[in-house]
Amino acid sequence: MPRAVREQQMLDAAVQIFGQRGYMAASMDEIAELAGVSKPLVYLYLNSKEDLFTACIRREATALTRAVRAGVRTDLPADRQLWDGLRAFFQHTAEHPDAWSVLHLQARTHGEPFAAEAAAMRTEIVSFVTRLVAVAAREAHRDPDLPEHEVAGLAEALVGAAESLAAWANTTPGVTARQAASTLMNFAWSGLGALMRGRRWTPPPEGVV
Amino acid sequence: MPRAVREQQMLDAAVQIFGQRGYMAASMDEIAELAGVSKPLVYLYLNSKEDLFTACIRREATALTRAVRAGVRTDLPADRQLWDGLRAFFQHTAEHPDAWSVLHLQARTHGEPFAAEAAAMRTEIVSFVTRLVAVAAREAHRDPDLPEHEVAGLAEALVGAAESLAAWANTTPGVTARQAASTLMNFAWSGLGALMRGRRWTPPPEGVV
Amino acid sequence: MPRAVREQQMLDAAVQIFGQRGYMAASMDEIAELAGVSKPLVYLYLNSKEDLFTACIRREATALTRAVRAGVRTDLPADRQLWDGLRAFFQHTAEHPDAWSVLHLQARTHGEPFAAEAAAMRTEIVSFVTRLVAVAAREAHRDPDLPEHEVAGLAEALVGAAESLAAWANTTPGVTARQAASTLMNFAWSGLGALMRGRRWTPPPEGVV
Amino acid sequence: MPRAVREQQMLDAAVQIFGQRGYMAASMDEIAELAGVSKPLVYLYLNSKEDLFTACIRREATALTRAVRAGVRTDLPADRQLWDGLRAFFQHTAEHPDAWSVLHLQARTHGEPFAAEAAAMRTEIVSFVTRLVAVAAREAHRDPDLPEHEVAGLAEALVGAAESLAAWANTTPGVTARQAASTLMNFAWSGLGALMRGRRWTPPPEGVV
DNA sequence: AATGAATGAGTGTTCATTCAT
DNA sequence: AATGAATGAACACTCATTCAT
Repeated sequence: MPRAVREQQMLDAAVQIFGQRGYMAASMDEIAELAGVSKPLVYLYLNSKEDLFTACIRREATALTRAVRAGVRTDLPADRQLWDGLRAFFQHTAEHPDAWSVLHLQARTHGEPFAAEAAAMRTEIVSFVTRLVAVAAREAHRDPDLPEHEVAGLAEALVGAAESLAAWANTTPGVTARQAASTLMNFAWSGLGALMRGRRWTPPPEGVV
Repeated sequence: MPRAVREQQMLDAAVQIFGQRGYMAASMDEIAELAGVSKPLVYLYLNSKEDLFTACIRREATALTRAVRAGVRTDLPADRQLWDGLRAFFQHTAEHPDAWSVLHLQARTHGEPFAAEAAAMRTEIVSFVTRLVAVAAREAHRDPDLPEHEVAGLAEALVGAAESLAAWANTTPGVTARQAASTLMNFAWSGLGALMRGRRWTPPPEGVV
Repeated sequence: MPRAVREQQMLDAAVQIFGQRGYMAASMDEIAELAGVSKPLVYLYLNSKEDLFTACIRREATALTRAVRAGVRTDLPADRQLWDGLRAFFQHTAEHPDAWSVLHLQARTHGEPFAAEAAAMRTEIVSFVTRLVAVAAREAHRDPDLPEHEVAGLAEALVGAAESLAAWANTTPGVTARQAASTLMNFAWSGLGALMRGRRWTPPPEGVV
Repeated sequence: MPRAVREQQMLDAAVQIFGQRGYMAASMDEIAELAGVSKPLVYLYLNSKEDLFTACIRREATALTRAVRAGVRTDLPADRQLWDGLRAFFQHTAEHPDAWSVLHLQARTHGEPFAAEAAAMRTEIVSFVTRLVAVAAREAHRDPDLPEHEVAGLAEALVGAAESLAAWANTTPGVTARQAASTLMNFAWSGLGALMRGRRWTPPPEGVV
């Protein structure tokens, strides 16, 4: 059996085990057994547990970003892009829960090198959303001086909300990924629109609390 | 030294080690040493590593919800309650990063029993936000039939956004916790208000993508 | 059982196993079993296989040099000192063959850190012999300008001869350690005496061979 | 490429790796890679790691004894034979340090079968020296009853001294192999001569120490 | 109330060795 | 004649956990 195929089988098994057990509780023995190969072969092809985990993160990060990108047509209006991106994101995470666990939980929980790997992917998604928010602001013609760090914060908030809703939709019976996407899209687009029209909420002066 | 005090010292040490090293990489040896007691004493008081971790989660979950509750006066308007809650949340997580790591990362990453423990706290916070959203809807007199699962989704999204911004504010230079809270509050309140006034975003018909 | 005692038991076992199997072929399992303790205890007390090996080398090097020193009275004439030193050396190596294997074979064969440890002991013995040769030269009043590096070379040769004879005496039936010492002493003292009296052997001019 | 040539390449690589890493730390992978062939080919030609190591020892033992024999003309006087043999020995070991490491360190350190192989070569060299010592005794016409085991011991001592000096000359700056040979030759020949003339050193009675 | 001493069970990792081709 | 693919067996090392005191 050619090496490339075997390697993908190993990564499949590793993502599953890492996603379900967690990085540290996952044993190379179990991964090898699930992949149907001997442990030395896993080491021959993937070097070490750390390298194997990194390979999992990279593969699944690429798969997720690719799925989102594939769902979005950049020639459509910003709202449509955001909607399509959300749909693709919710769908992919729902279809690959172990991969999502690896990216969203495990990678962030086990030290800098792995967290950085997952952060790179997240940064890419946040950049995508940041661009959409900026485009929406431009389309609204209203608030040209929306401060840069506020745009960044909005993108962060949107991504965080999506991550949270992905888990919620996956675990709450009676809630589909589409409904979750719809709820978030409604909320986000309304909020962005209102912000663009200058409707701001004024916090009370510091120290009053 | 009375048992209750010793126990708190042990929990302090455990939260710090668990938060920094992660649940599995944390060793009972290190925790006992940091607490300044012998390992058998840790076992005598807290039974096992799992129980110790559970105790950490419970204590920190209680501390966080208490901090948020303490920051909110339920006799004030909903927007003010949300603002105050966000401020308290951002402040507490910024001041107790190890505790936040335990609740937000470690507890969710290492199996059902722990995840459930952290989820209970999160549910409480989500309930609080849910109530605020409902109150806001009532105050707006406009959309009495905002579906229940949409309200729940909005609360989920808000909490997720807050979690995401907490990490962002803590790691991005030049962004204060207050700015993050402000950005989120603006966005959320505008979005909620617009939603209440019936401004919805209509998704394109399924299958077009 | 107190720690110090256990540690010596472990070192006893380790010297035996290292001496018989060699550093790499020795397994920590076997050492622990021979010492009558569990493997983790060996690690608790001696840290690692490398540290355990180093501890063996150090202990046995100290024991050997101590034995030689204890056999020699520095207020006696040089010939008597050399004789007593040789006797002590042959006796100690014959009585502790595993320790001698560790010092003479294993330590030199498995990398710099260990070799350096054993070399330090050997250097000490060579220095002792060097001093004796120098004293002998002074006592002979004859050859004050015996070049320094020749004295060093003689000491090296003597120590090498002793090492070689130690193994020979231990493995050749019918040859006692005392006889070996006697042979070497005769040879060495005659050679030194002749050298001191200026009897030199002239090598043929270079290139003739 | 003919088998015989390939085999020598493998042995070249093996001697280098065994000499530098040691028998156990040497890996068949590294040897095969250095030899520029695949691992199965090494097994096809040389059967096993043990057989490969034995082949290395045998080849290098033969090479060393051949070099010494080639340096000696048995029709010359005994002193000249000894001198020439020493020169050849020092030169060969200096020029093939990995081979010398294999013979002098590795082979003796890793179990009977290998040690016996190296001991056979050493025995041959010791025999050669023994013969020279006996010839020297005969030439001196003085001490016909030099006991046999003393002659053997002298030869052992001489060979040990040479081995020791070989290492010393190779690692001490400012000392050439020729100087080392000269020092040893001077010492040995003077000592032998004195012994032959009956100058003996009388040990003090036992038990006095 | 508190601990020094001790371990069973399991981990990641390596390596000599063998087939099928 | 030569190899890519694969493995069984073993090893160093760690850790949660428990006695005896």
